[in-house]
Amino acid sequence: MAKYEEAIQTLRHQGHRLTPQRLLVLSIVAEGDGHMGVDDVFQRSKEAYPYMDIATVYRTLHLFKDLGVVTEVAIGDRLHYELTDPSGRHHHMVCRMCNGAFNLGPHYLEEFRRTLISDFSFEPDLEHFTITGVCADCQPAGG
Amino acid sequence: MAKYEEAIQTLRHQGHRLTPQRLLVLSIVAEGDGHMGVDDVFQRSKEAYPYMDIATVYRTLHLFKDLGVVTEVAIGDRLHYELTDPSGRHHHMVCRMCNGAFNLGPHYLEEFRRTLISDFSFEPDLEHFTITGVCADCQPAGG
DNA sequence: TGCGTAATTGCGAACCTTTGCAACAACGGT
DNA sequence: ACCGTTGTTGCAAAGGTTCGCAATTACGCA
Repeated sequence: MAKYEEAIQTLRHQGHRLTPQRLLVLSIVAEGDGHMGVDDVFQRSKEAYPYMDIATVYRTLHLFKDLGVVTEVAIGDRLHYELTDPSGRHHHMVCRMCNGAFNLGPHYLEEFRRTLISDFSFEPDLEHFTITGVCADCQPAGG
Repeated sequence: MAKYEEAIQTLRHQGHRLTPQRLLVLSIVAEGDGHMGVDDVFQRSKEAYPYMDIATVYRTLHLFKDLGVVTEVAIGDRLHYELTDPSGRHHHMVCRMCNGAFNLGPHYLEEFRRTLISDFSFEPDLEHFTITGVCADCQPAGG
């Protein structure tokens, strides 16, 4: 699995250690079906390694997020994680009614990004970017 | 203070009670200098009313947020609150290095909003919208 | 391959936020 | 002005998340 290997290289190159716990969390997120909650990752980790600690899961996910190998998505009021896809970056739209998460292609935000940089010299983290709103299915009828 | 009075009307009209605690929290947020953290609000509340409970502060701020009278801004990993300004809505850019918060005029997102609606029928909550990134001062030198 | 160094883990404790529940109080009707 | 209803509060306890620290372990180097 290419993304998985790439993520490992990223860890190495930045001087972080490849511990079994990190590899485990990484593989769980990589094989997970989309956006996984912290506790999902923790429960699955414990199946493979019963001594896994929830603090380690938090620290590992935060590290991965800072390195950019996973992407953090706020769903409801909990954070979820998915493996970052370097070839097909996308953003998220999360419906506040049904908590459904939809993907949004990267080009939708490119122009916005350029504007922020030129007007404010503000470099936005658009990788970690989620838009809350109401999806088509949950909108009140009458339109 | 107009916004303060408006907020009280909103509470009334939606059938919520005007308790001293709510009025206190509202006035603190209204007079606060920008984005206030939960604990800021709590500490100031206790000065006026020593029995104030932190749970009440949380519940009150959440209520106000749902009613739209305050706006929630994520700064660092904590939520902050400010009185919603109905005449001059703005968004936020928060620097992940220095945690500085900058305002962004509403027109920057109007086009983006229209695109999401027409392409996906997704109605974004752009009122509660924060962009994380790195501000001009915190960007690595070399440009 | 074995050693030393420094990052990382696991544990406990602390912190932040939410929730359940009995007592209280705001509001509408009288 | 008083009463009853029902939303709200304060407290305490339960999550969820982070932090400090000693023990452990990955990694670079001999």
